[in-house]
Amino acid sequence: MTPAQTRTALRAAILGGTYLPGERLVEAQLTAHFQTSRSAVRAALRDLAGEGLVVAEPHRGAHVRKVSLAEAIEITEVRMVLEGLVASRAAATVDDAGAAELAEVGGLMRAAVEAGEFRRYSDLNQRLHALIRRIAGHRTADDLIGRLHGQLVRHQFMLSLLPGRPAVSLAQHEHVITAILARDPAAAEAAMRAHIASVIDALHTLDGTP
Amino acid sequence: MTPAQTRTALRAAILGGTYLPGERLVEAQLTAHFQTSRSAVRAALRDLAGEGLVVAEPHRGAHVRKVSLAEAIEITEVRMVLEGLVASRAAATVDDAGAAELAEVGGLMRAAVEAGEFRRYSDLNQRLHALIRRIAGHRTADDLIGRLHGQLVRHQFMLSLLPGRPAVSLAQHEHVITAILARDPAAAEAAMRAHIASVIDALHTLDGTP
DNA sequence: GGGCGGCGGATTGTCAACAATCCTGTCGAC
DNA sequence: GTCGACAGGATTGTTGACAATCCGCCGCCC
Repeated sequence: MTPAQTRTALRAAILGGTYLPGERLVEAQLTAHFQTSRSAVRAALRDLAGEGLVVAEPHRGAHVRKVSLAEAIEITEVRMVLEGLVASRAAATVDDAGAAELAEVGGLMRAAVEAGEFRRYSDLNQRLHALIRRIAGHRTADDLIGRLHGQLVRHQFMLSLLPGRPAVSLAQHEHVITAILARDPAAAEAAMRAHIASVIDALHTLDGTP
Repeated sequence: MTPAQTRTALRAAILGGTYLPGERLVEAQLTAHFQTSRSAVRAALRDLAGEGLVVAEPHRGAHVRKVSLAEAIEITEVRMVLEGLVASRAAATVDDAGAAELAEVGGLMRAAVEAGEFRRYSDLNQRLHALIRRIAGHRTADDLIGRLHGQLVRHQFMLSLLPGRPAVSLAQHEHVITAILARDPAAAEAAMRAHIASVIDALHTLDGTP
């Protein structure tokens, strides 16, 4: 297994929950688990530390980063402005094919909510955000959003369990889609920010001081 | 020299212009230059690749990342929304001591422009942005801004040479300061975004298609 | 009984030699 | 003269052994 594959596999393992936040990542264990070399493991750990998925302290080893609620809120705030930027750019550059796909995803989301298929709605949610990022073609923002998203997998999971979220977020998503279809960058950014702001509000309610 | 020191030194060398964009970074050379071990150099290169300062291709070595104008614009767009977020948070959380320091820096900037001390103005510019980030206390945004800033040192340098910039940016900076002192987050964000948007405009004028 | 010092295992950090890969320049064939 | 194969050197990637560090545990002293 090459170092790049090791990094990918380790990242997938962390994101997939094989290694839980706070869990120690011992080089020897990982070497055995992934059937690779220790140097590859060390390189992978170093890379993932740069991505914020792992924290490594000298002579004390690495462990899966534990993101506090306050950090999760910070990260989501940053995601809010980044996705706002991306939505704005998408509205400015969307072509007819992209517009058609946006409309399609919007319809599917509404259908999923009305049918009560929350899991499907969650998948469509990811597809929508990915589609908007693809339309925007903003590599720099895209990379950062992906990186931040990875740091949040744990909290993302908690959020999706909050009851009633799909209903409120559907309307917000439709606002975003409408604004992009209208080629209105300012409205698209505002709608996307409002959407993610409501996620931040939901995060605050998980706090001791809502 | 420890690996952490090596990383710091290599980063400083790249940011300081010792190694120019596109220049190859040969492990053996760096090892000799920094009087350290090859493993430390390799670790440093890997870290800086994660920061976006270096690009490393397997079996083909590492070189200083060359940021195209289009990428510089993307990066600055992201910086615009991030600094906007930070300015907003600063306006929401600034205390009296921070307000006093903001006012002081604002006064110094005006004085520097009126005296034609552009180098001093540039230093104060950095100090102002750093101060705002300190007041906001937003670690996530702060780290990303720092990282993006590093990728732009070359272009930043070009921009500072554009004639007439200090005069126009002074007014924008004062708007930002005024909004933060007024504890008006929305106004602070808008002012900061307007400021950096004008930098983006300046970047566009460097393009073949202004 | 509590705190201090040090021992031992586990783990990470370092190093040097070796292997694999890539690039360059040269030679030969057509 | 140009194209392709091929060797040589330079450079990166990998490995295994060794050194340094940290942590928990035990015994000792007060």
